[in-house]
Amino acid sequence: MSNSIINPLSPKIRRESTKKRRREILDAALKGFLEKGVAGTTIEQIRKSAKASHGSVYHLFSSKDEIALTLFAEGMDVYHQKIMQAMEAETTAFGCLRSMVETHLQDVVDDPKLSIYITRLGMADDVGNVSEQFRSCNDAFAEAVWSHLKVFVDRGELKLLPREIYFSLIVGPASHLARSWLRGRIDFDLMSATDDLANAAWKSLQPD
Amino acid sequence: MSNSIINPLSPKIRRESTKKRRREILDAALKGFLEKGVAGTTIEQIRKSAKASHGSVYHLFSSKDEIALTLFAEGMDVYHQKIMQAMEAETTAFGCLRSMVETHLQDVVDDPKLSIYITRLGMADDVGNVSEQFRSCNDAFAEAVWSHLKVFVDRGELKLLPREIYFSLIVGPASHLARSWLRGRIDFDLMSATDDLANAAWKSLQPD
Amino acid sequence: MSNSIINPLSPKIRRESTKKRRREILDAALKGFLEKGVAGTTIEQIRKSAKASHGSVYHLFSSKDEIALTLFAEGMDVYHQKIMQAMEAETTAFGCLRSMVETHLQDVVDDPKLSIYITRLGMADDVGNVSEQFRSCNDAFAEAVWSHLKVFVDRGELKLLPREIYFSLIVGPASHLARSWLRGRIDFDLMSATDDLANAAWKSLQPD
Amino acid sequence: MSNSIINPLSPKIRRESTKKRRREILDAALKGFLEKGVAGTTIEQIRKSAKASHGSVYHLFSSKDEIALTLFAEGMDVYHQKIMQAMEAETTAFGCLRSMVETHLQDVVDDPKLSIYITRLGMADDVGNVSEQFRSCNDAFAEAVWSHLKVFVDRGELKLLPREIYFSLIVGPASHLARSWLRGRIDFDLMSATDDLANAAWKSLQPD
DNA sequence: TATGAATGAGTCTTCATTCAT
DNA sequence: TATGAATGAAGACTCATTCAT
Repeated sequence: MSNSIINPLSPKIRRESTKKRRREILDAALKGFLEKGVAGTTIEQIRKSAKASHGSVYHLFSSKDEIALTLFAEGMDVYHQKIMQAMEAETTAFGCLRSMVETHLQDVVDDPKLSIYITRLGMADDVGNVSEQFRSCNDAFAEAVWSHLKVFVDRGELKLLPREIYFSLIVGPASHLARSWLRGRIDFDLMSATDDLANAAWKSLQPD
Repeated sequence: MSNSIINPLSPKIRRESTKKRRREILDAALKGFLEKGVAGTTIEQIRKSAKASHGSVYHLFSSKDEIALTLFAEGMDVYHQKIMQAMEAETTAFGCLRSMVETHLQDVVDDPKLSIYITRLGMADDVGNVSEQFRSCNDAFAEAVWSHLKVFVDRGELKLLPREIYFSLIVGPASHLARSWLRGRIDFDLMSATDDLANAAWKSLQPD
Repeated sequence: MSNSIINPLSPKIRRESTKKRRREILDAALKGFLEKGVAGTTIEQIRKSAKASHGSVYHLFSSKDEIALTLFAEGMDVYHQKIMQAMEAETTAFGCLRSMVETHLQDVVDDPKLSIYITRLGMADDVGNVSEQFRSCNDAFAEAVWSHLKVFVDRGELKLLPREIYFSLIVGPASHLARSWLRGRIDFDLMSATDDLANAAWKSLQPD
Repeated sequence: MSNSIINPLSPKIRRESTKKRRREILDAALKGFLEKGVAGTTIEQIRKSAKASHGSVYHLFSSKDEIALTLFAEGMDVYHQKIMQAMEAETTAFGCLRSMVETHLQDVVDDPKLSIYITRLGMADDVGNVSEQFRSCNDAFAEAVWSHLKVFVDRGELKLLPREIYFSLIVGPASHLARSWLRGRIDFDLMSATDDLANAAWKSLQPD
C-alpha cells in the first residue's frame, strides 16, 4: 500500500553522498520555511544553512518551489500514513474514529510548525502548483480512508453519507480546534480534547 | 456590541475624497490579492488599478502589508457579523447550529476567493503581524458566540463542554469540507451538504 | 560691527506668530540634522517635530537646503561673534591668543553636536551651495581677525606671516584636538588643554 | 608594523578576476563619491561605470555604505602610511616635524578631492559606522606616531606634553590651512606655507 | 496663511537563476 | 559534480515638492 508522493520530481540518485546532501538541503529548507514561510526564505539562506553552494542546490533541485513542494509532499505523505496506520490498527467503528482524531491532534502537537506548513501550503496558489500534487495524492488517500470506513457503514454502524463528508466530520473539528490552539487561543492541553472530539465524531455519525 | 476591527490603523481622515481614495486602493488591492496572492501583487499594480499615484498609496497606507492586513480585518469582521446575525435570528438550539453551518458554507460559496484569502492570511506568519489582529478580534468573537450558545447549554439542550470546542464542532466540519470544495475535490453543490453537516453538529452536541 | 549672515534668504517676516513658527522649524531641523545629518533628516520628520504642516514649511523656506543653510549661517555667525568678542576683550597679544583658543574649545564643549554640524557642513559640496555662504561670511571674519592681530604684529609682538596663516596657527591645533575629543579619542577634559595649546600658539608666533 | 585597515570587511576572495572586479567597483565608486558625494552617487552609476551588473556589486559588497567605508579605510591607511614613512625617514626632531607638515600638505595638494572625502567621512555619523573603523585604525596610528616622537621628547628636544596633543600641534595648523585652501580662500601655493608651518610647529614644541 | 493630499521620479536592495571554472 | 561569480529583472519604499481646499 503506497500512495506515497515523495520526491516525484527527484532525479535518479546515484551516490550515497548525493542523497545525504539532498537531505541536508531539504532539512535546511524546511527549517527556513517553518520559521519564515516559503516566500520569506531565500535560496541563499537555505544553501548557507545546508553548507551547500548555489550550484549544488540547483543541481539537485530545479527551483525553490520544487524544494517546497517536495517537503510538502513528504509531510502530507507522513500524515496520511499516520492516519492510515491508526485506522488499520482498529477494528471497531468507534475505535477507528477515535484513533483518527487522536492521531491528528498528536500530529499537530508533535510538530506544530510542520503542521502549519502543510496546512498553509495546501491552500497556496502561489507555490508551484501545489494543487496538482495535493489532488493526486489526496484523492488516493481519500479513497483509502473511505474503503476503511465503508466496512462500518456497510455494517450499519456508521451513517450513510456522501463519502466526501466523512473525513470532514471526523477530522474537521480536530483540525479547527488545533488551529485555534496553534494560535495560542486555547489554554488546555490539546490532547485532552481527544475524548470530547472523538465522542462528537462518533455521535455525529450515528445512523438516525 | 461591536467587535469590529475595521481600519484599526487608519489615520484620522479629514476629507471625503480621502475616504474614497482609500476605498479605491483597498478594492484594487483586494482584487489583486484574490487573484494572485499578496506576494504576487505589486504596489505598482494596485496603484495603477486604483488610478492613484505611488506616493498617494503610501500616504494612506504605510506598507503593502498594512493594506493586506486592513483587508483581512475587514473580511474577518464581515464574516463574524454574518455568523452573529445568523445566530441572533434563531431561537432554537438546532436552528442556531444549522444557521451557523449554512452561513459558513454560503459565505464560502458566495466569494470563494475571499474565503481563501481570509483563511490563508489567518494562518500566515509572514504578513505583518496578522496574529495580533486575528487574536484580539477573534477572542471577542469567540466570547460573543459562547454567550449565545450558553443559553442552550444552560437549558440542557446542548452538551456541556469546554467552551473553546463548540465552534470547532459546529463549523469545523463545514470549514474542512469547504476547503476540499475550494480545491475542486468535491463534485456536488457545497450547499447541499448543509443538512448533513447541521445534523451532524446537532447530534455531536447532544447531551449524553 | 556686523558680518552677520543670518537669514540672508528669509522673506520679510510680518507677523510675530510667523517668526515663532519659523524658529520652531529651524530648531526641529537642527535637532534632526545634528542627530542624523542633513541628508538623513526628512522634511516629514522636521515638520512633525515642529508640529507644522508640509505647506507651512514650504511657505517659510523654499527647500530643505535653505533650512540647512540658514542654520549653518546662524551657527557660523555665533561662532564668529564669540571669537571676536573674546579677542576684543583682550589687550595683550598672549591674552588674545589664549582667549581665542579657550573660546574655541569652550564652544566645542558647550555644544559638541552643533560644532560637528558646522564643521561638516563647511566641507560639504552637496548641501545647497554652502561654499558661497561660507566664503562671503568667512572672508569678512578673517579680515576682522586680521585687523585685530595686526596691531600686535605691527608692535613686533607677533611674527609677520602671510595673513591667512594666523588663524590656522592659533585655532588649528585646538580644532584638530577637538575633533579627536569629539570622536571620543581623548580621556582628559578638553578644556584642560587650554594652557598647553595657548602656549604653543604663543610660541609658534614669536618673532625669530 | 601594520596598522592597515584595508578591506576589513572583504570576504575571502577565491579568483583573481574577482579581485579585479572588486577593484573596478571601488575605483568607479570613488570617482563618483569624489565628484558628487556618497549620497549623490547611485549604485546604478557605480555599476555602470564599472561595467558590472547590479547583482555583482551586491555579491562583492553588502551595501553602498560598505563601499564608501572600504574606500575610506583605504584612504586613511594610505595617508597614515605616508606620514609614517615621512617620519621614519628623518632622524632629527625638526626634520621629523617638517616632514610631517610637508607630507600632509602634499597629500592635500596631490589629491584635493580625496582629501576632502576622507576628512568629511571622518566626521560623518551617517555613513555606516565610520567611527568604529576610524577609531581602531586611528588609535594604532596615534600610538605609532607617539612612539616615534617619544625618542625626541626623551632626549629633551621636544617639550613633554600629553601625548594626544602632539599630532594636533604639528598637523593641526596644516590641516586647518589646507581646508581654507580647499575652499579656495587662499591665493598662494599651499606648499609654500610649508616652512612657516614647520617652523611654527617646531617652536610650539620647544621645551621652555 | 495653513493644511495635508497628491505626485512621480528615483533608490537601494533582493533574489532566483545561469554559467564559467 | 561542486563552486561561487555574475546576471538583471523586479519590487518596495522614500521623499522633496506641488497644489487643491
